[in-house]
Amino acid sequence: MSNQRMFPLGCEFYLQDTVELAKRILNCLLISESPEGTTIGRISETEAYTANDPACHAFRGKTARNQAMFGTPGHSYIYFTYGMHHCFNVVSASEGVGEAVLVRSIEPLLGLELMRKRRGLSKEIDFKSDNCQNNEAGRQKLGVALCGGPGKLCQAFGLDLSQNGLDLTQQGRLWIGCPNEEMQNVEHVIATPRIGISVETERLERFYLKGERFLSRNK
DNA sequence: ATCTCGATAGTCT
DNA sequence: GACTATCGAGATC
Repeated sequence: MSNQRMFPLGCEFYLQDTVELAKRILNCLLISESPEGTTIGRISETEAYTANDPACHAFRGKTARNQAMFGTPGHSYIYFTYGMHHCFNVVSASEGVGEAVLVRSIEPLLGLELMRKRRGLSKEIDFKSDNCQNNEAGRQKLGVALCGGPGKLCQAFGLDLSQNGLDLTQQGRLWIGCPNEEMQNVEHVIATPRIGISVETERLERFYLKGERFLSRNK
C-alpha cells in the first residue's frame, strides 16, 4: 500500500458505460471502515449487469429489493441470496436506470486478521504460518480463502443489507479509492461468461486482468 | 482437478 | 412452489 494520498473515485467515474466501468474499476481499492476496524483490498474480478439484460436484477423493473440499483451512481447495491450470502455491487448508470457492477473477488491488502475473524477461519487457515505469508502461493491461497468470491468478500469486509445504498464516493463506512492514475490497463482485461446465472450466458461480461491470481474461479 | 450436494431464507410467479 | 449474481464439505478421478 503506501504513503501516497488516496482519493475516492467521484460520481462521474460511475457514469461511464457499465461494461466499461466493470473493466476500469479493476485494481481500484475497496475500503471498509467499521467500528471493528479497517479492511482494504484491491478489486480483482467483476461482472457487468445492464438494463437490457435478463440476468440483471433490474431487468423486470424496480422492486423493494433492487431499488438501490436505480439510484445514484457510485452508491452500493447489496442483496441477500441463497439464504445466507450477501453480494456487493457498485451502482452505475444515471438515476432511474438499473445497472450495476458486481464485485466478485478482491485481493486483501490490509486488515487480514479482521477479515479472518469475520470469515470464521481460525483453524481452517493457518494465518500466521510461513505458508500463508512469506510466499506468493501462500498469499494467493489465503487471499482467495478470505475474499475469493462475492459472498466471501462481503463477509470479510463486514457488509450486509445495512450497507445497501451507501455513497461510495466519499470517505466513510464504505468507499472506493484510486491509488494512482496509471492503475487501469484496460487492454489487458480478460472477458469471460458470468458465473452462477442461467440466462444470457453468451455475454462475455465477467472481467479480470491478465495474469490475475485472486479470482473466485479460474478459467 | 472436478463433481455433487446440502444449507438456508428472501423474492417473485 | 420454484428459483437464486454462493459456499464448503465430501466423494471421486
